[in-house]
Amino acid sequence: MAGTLGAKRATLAQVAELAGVSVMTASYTYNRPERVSEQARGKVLAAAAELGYAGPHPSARSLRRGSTLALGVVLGEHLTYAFDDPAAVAFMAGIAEVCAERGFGMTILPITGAVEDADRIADAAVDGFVVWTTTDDDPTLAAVLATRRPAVIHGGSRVEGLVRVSIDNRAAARAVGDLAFAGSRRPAVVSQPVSRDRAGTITRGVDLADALFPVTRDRLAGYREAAEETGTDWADVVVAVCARNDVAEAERVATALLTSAEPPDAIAAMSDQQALGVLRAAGALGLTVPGDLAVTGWDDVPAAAQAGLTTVHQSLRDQGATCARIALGGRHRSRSAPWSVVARSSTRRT
Amino acid sequence: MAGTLGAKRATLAQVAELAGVSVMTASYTYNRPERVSEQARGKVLAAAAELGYAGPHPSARSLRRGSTLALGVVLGEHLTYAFDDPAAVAFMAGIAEVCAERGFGMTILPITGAVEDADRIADAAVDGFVVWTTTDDDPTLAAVLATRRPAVIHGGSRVEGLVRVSIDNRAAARAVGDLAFAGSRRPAVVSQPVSRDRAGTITRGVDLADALFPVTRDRLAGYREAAEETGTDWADVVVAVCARNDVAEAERVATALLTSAEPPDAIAAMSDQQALGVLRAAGALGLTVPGDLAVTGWDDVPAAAQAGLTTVHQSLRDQGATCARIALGGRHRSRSAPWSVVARSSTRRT
DNA sequence: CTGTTAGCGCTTTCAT
DNA sequence: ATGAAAGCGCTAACAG
Repeated sequence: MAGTLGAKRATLAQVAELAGVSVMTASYTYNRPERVSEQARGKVLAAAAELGYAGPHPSARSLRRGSTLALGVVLGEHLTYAFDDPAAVAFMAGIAEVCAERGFGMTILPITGAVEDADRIADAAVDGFVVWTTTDDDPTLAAVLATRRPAVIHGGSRVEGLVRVSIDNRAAARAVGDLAFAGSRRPAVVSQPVSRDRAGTITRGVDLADALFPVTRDRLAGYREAAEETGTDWADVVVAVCARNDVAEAERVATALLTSAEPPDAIAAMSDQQALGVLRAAGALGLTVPGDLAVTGWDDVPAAAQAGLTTVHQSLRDQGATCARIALGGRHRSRSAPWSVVARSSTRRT
Repeated sequence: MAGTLGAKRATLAQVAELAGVSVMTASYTYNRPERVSEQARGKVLAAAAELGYAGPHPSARSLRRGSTLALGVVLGEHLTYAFDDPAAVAFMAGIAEVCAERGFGMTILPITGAVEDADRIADAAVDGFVVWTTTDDDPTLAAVLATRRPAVIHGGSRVEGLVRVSIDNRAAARAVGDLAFAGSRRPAVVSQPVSRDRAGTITRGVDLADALFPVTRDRLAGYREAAEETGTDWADVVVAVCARNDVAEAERVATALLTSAEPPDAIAAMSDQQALGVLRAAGALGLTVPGDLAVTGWDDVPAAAQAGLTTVHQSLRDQGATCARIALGGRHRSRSAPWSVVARSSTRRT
């Protein structure tokens, strides 16, 4: 329960008293054992054992020390997302790697969408933050910024004062879009949310200026270029916006698209999860891939290779590690991360 | 970097001074806004803005408050394991769910195997701990216990003073082993580590008393019963111990087993990851499943269903949630979690 | 090697 | 509605 840390712990002063030494000797016993005589050390440890002293109080210590030895991780989405989404998991693993290497803990902060989220960020005992993709106007960003602690944002927004680590989403979308839409006459996009409220819609020629989610915006811009390259007007390209990044929703949306009056013959998705949902929908409808439908994903998670999915490869793990290193290490430059397109069997040969 | 939190932050006292109010008024402005006049509030906020005051210092606050609003998670393994292993991920997701619900952060502590691990556990600013499977003698357990904070251990060890959440591993192993070994004449086991150093060995009739890892020990005991049920002497059952819980190593080990002079016709593994490796090995050798080889896994991760793997189903997610609830909520009873055997196509019909 | 002094930054009394 | 005092538990900085 919440109060346990402060409950009836013995204090260093009590230990010192019982041991018959000064508080500092007791403190040294824990922090600088070499500066304490064998004898004093023994007395302190004995006293500690007798009182059930659990060691220096962590909060008191970090107050004194001025650092917490923990890195905060903020997911724009609900907390469990971190573990449910494979791309997020890879990103987290990269952060974890760096934290482990430096002896830092990694504190995942609970984001629920409620107003208190900001308070929790402010109150988190961490030395810096890594923030995972959000909208430009995410309240979370303001909260992180307000802490004035070093912070790195992944992917999304360009925020004054926050270092940013990301791939060039527009260029990558353009590149994978070229494959997705090659020889297509009716290209479509299955998109991640464009803004906080505009989910679950199917429209044509989405206005890019409307897209609050920068990652989505950049990718749409790339897909647009790719579509126009094939001679299709962006105003004719159907964009289906999913609320969540999961297989099931994408499958539903894709089924709707593919059974409509003018079914697309190519779908560029924004995640492998979504693309897998599209493939499933196509399979259920008896469509051949890439014959009837070309499909592309994003991230190159392990399942993408198994499914023969053409996709954008990026190492979210490396990006996570980079974010953590910057947040902990005080570098100050934003970095553009590497990416590549992996052509597999879900797209038409060009 | 480590020192940033304590760097040159403005303090509440400075803000109060600049605002021309007492420190308490400034404090109330942040914690009990309703007790402060509109005017005072305005002055404080203005002063804060001018000084770039980032809000109350988290460590100072939790020192005062006596709680940190964070739950510590200790993985007996290397930190990144938490994100690399699907079973661990499910477990973590359950913890995350409960933390989010209560507004707690979740701090994953870096375990590297070095001696400092214990210090980091002691020094972690968390109100309680959840520990993920280890050996009985894991130094990590002693460190957690020494903090005297509420702690829950998952799966493995029975430790005096730590609440334990687990399924009945012996019973479950017995049940799935019955399926694995049905009609088998040469049953074998692909095992997780038996003890800290005994990895990568292939032996017959492992002495259960040797097994320091309680989860492994219990499962071996169950498999033993199942093997003996079919009339096979435990001393004849080959047990291959893998160092790591991954597909690749299991595949290697299984290949060795299956190409030996007396290849097994049934393999009970200790995780789905391992079982998938075994299936891969069988496939590569042109063996039919379950005709030539019956295989069972453990955990029932999503990939198990896809592979038609007979396995033990348990909800690691629920178990994670239960652990977190106990660690945060002060319940005191160990709990036996539910499990079931899911019969699929990788075992012979009985 | 050991001890004294002086806070780290904040908030809980208990006044006013 | 506001404030003064006291101290949460610990350790850096200096003596001795």
